Amino acid sequence: MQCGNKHNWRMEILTYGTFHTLSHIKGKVSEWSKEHGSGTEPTNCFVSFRVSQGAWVRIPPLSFHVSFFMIVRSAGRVRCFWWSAISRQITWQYPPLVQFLVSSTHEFLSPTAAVRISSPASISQQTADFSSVVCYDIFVCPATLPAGLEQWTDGSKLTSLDRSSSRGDCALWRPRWVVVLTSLVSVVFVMFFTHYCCTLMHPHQLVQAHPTLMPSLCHSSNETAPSCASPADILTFIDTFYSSATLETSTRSHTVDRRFQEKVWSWLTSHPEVSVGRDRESNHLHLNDAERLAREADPEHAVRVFVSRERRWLAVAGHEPDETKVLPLEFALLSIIASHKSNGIFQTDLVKLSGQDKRSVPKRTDVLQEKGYIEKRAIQIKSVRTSLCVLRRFSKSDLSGAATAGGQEERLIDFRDFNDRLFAILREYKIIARTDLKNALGFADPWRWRVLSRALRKFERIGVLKRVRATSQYAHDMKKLHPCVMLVREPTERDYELFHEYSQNIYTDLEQEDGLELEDGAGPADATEDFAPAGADKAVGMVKQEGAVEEAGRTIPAWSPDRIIHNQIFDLVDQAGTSGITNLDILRAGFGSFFRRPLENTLARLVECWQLSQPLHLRHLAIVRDTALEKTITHYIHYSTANFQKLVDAGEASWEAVEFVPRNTKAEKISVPPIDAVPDLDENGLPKAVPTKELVKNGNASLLAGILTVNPADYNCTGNDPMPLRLKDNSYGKFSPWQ
DNA sequence: CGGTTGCAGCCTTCAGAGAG
DNA sequence: CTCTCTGAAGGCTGCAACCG
Repeated sequence: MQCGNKHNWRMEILTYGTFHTLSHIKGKVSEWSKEHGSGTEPTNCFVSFRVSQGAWVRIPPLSFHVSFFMIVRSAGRVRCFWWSAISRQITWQYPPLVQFLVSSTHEFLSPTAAVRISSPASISQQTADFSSVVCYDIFVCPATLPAGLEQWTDGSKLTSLDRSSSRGDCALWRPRWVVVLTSLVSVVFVMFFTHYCCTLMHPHQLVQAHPTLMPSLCHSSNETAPSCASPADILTFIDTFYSSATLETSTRSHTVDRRFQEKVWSWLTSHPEVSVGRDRESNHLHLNDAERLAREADPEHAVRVFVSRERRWLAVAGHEPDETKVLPLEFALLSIIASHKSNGIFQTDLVKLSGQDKRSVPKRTDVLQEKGYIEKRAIQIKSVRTSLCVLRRFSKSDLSGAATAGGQEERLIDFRDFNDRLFAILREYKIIARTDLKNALGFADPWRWRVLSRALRKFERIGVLKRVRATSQYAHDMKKLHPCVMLVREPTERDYELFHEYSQNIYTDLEQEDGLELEDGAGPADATEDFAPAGADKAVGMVKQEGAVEEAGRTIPAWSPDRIIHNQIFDLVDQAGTSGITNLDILRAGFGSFFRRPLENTLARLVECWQLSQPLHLRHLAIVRDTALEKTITHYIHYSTANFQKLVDAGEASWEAVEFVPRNTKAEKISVPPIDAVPDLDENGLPKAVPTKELVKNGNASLLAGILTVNPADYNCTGNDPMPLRLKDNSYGKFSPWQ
């Protein structure tokens, strides 16, 4: 890399080590111009940026020809971005922003070749980190001005100064050409153009850079011949692009007349990667001729515009062709998705258009999303829960485009938007009546209400919110409880993922509650009441500390047929910690109300004499029952011994309160180990006193002896099972299936 | 020969519509 | 309200082709 040529722009002087304000750089440029005189052309140049502590970035001369650079300092972090049209490399430290910048170059097709960043709001939507970025609006670089150009896109007339600058004068930093608004502290936005910039882009570079035309070109609506477009299609693309650009920027408009269309056509056809007809055989055609041929020829031989494979990859995937990054079938899907631009495409339609196997398409779109090429958003249209796939470059926050395009906005729910609104409401109210929530979301109709109900239940299972019943703030005297939704905690990304993905655990029992939810107030809490005739118990167990809120949602019982019930009970009690757990809570959390009597019976046996229920060395697995008073109603609270010990240590409980007291003469005869009994253990932690008389051969038996004693009828030995080998002396030796 | 990829069959789940 | 049917999505699995 050469440098040091006296004609070079010593940009590095400007930027080494520190960041400069625009006025500072202007001053430096002015000094340089005085020293060297304007009009001198740099032969080599490079720029070094110090982008962060100890990191230098050097831009090779070639890729610097038409580039823009910017340094953004935001939230204490500094990043550098640059984009080079000639090397067609987008290099970034922060992909979304650069992607955004490139897709925001709406005016690349304009003769004035302005690069524009539309609004700070768009930036913050794209990059959360850059929410404080307020840099905008325009930097303009005069092209080798097209002949006949009389005015700029904003309607102002060209001046002689404009014309002279376009011939190479360094008018770059005039306010006319560079308008950069910087906020005072949060950002320094600096753009550098070399003198080469003043010669601006060759038309083909403009076309390359165009965010809309290339995908449009790459995917015409002609399904029989994808990746090509008719001349009429091209004109449609141009019209569409400029009409949408006008909508977005009401302050400026651009006249797309025939002359302009012809100009774009000439740019296109001179682009080396655009082929009109096969092998560029018709690139020489004027727009009029191409249109005439397209009209006259039969459909199979009509003039069509193709782009190269490389160009398609760049437009669609954003990088050079690389089938290790995007597999061929994935690229086919990506191409279709890209052709639908910001509207996106429903996955169901994607299956039809691609012709690929319906079971393979979801997997591929998932992969594409993982790789960052597309955005896949869960939506519900009519009865179908599916996904909307949008090329990442075109993704935006609202679905209005897709909804309108589909003409089914009344039957489309975007779950991301829905979740945002739902949690915004819950954050505001913390607890809200289900009917109010329904109205706030505008989900009054049965279909949406059903969707909302399911979503609430899903989120409840995830643990983000809770369905409860609460008294109204306007009815202090009336104790009527209303079904409500309460925010438990802020949802995380993982929670949203769980919400979107299918999960057996989450969906279990959802169907049991379907239908019940649709009638307000007929929730599962009412069902619980049916099984809990002892109203006293229910009140104790369900009232929360707020006093006015009851649990209304249903907890999935943790019962598993593969686990011993006593172990499950202990786990539930132990998990309750030092707060303890009541009969009813164990029932709800573990088994379901149908198991009430058996559970209470089992619990009573476990705790009646907890000092005996476990042998001394396993006493940490015992359950202690304490008695509590709620108003005038007594109820049991259970703790694991370890947790109860913590309470004792904290002076909040005493062992004497739970000590076993014999109530009858029979019980008096049992020898109960005292509370502070210490087990007599050997070095392995096993009790020294082994009750030998219950064991086979007094506890000194082989595995085989044990098996033979049990003699399981359904145990079949396989070749992989260890086998005891009977030795000659009738003892047993090492096992081996093959010996 | 093992890993990767694409495809197809079979299955379950979800959600809505419609009949009884 | 319940049941059945339908369409869509997607998980699991096995098979075949391809490649290094």
